[in-house]
Amino acid sequence: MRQSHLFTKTEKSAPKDEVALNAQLLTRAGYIYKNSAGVYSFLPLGWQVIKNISAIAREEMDAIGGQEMLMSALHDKHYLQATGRWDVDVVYKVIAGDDKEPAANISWTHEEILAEIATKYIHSYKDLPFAAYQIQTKFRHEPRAKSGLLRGREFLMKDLYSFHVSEDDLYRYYDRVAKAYANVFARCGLKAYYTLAAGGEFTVSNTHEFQVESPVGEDTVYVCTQCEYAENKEVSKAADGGACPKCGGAVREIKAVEVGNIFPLGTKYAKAFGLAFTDEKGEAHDVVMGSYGIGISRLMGVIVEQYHDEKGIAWPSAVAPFHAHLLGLRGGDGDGIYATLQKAGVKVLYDDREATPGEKFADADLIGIPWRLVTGAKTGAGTVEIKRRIDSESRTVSVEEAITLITTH
RNA sequence: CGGGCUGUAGUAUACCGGUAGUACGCAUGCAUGGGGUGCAUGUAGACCGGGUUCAAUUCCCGGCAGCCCGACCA
Repeated sequence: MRQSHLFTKTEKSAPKDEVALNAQLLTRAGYIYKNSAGVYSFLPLGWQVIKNISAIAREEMDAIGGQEMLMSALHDKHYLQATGRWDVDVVYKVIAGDDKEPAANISWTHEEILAEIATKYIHSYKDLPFAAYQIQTKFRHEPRAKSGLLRGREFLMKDLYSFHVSEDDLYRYYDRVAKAYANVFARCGLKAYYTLAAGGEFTVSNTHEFQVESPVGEDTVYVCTQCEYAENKEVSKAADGGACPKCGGAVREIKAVEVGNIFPLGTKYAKAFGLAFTDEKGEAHDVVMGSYGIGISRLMGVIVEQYHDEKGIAWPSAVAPFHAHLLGLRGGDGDGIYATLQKAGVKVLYDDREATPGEKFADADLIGIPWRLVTGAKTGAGTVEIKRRIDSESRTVSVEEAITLITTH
């Protein structure tokens, strides 16, 4: 893409109403726009990142048999009334026209919706198990939206729901989802702790969260320095500096951001909607459900919190909006190299703007595309200066060599 | 939802009870051309409502909005 065609621009100063680093950098670089507290629009660059994260989530969900779908966002009140969740305080209720009372709510989660849908198709043990997911906007009236993309009132979520004949079968799938989730976070460049936690509104039993260590995190988690033990402070009996209950190693207290969670739901939702199946002996049973969520837009914020320096963002290549940022300086062959890169299939942002070199360098650092290519009076024909965003030294190579570097790293 | 802070050009900010200044941006021109380049000219502003006052952007009250701390957070 030609940068001169990008309708967004970068800003030198951070908006005064954003303190969170992820919101400051993403706003300055033109990835997001804040429409109101906790509500952001994703601009062209930001949407590219969202699509990349979504693609990773899709691949991993498909790999464990998840069937992608898209559920409604407007929910008649009978759904939440069926499970006693109509009066949960973060639900946005909708009043239509001259109505006095809300008769619907906008989507905050979809257990009820999919449970009801499943009643039409699931009748036999032969129909189970199955799992379906979507990537969709969730609305939750957070009393206090904060930290940029980390706690919003409107956000993108990948939510997966699974349906089983038994608790045993549910837990087998639960473990598969946990592995798939670990893959998603690893591919996004994040180290996520698989953390035992309390379930809150969704379930009575304990659940698991994926927690990424960060000073801006809202959760306190105890992790073992030697094994994989991790527990949320809300359920843990461990203590900072104490012994790990699993291996005896030292336990460390960390601040962390929850990027995903998985819940065994039991039969609560199946009972509410009459979702049952007949087993081999002809006996009826309630379907056992699980639900699993990843905050796609929150993930974008967390990645920025982890991958940045004083000059701007430094995206991991798996989620970067482009792989290469070509800066066309005077005396170089910007148009020619841009065409060559495109032909080679390199996702490239080409800075063809009438701007000073300093401005282009500063913008490249702020936007944070993994590879920076420069063509100008100092580079000879068929060569470019190449540098990774995370490196400080550049070198000059042939365009072909640059393409090889970009496509293999 | 409790507590605190803040609302001034597009952005970031300054001053002031007598109608506002700077920087960046944007526009035009000239110069410049490897780390937000220089000069000139131009452009553009007091959140809303009420009160006090001869006079309010400034002080007071209310609203709205934003941020921070706490509570909450499926």
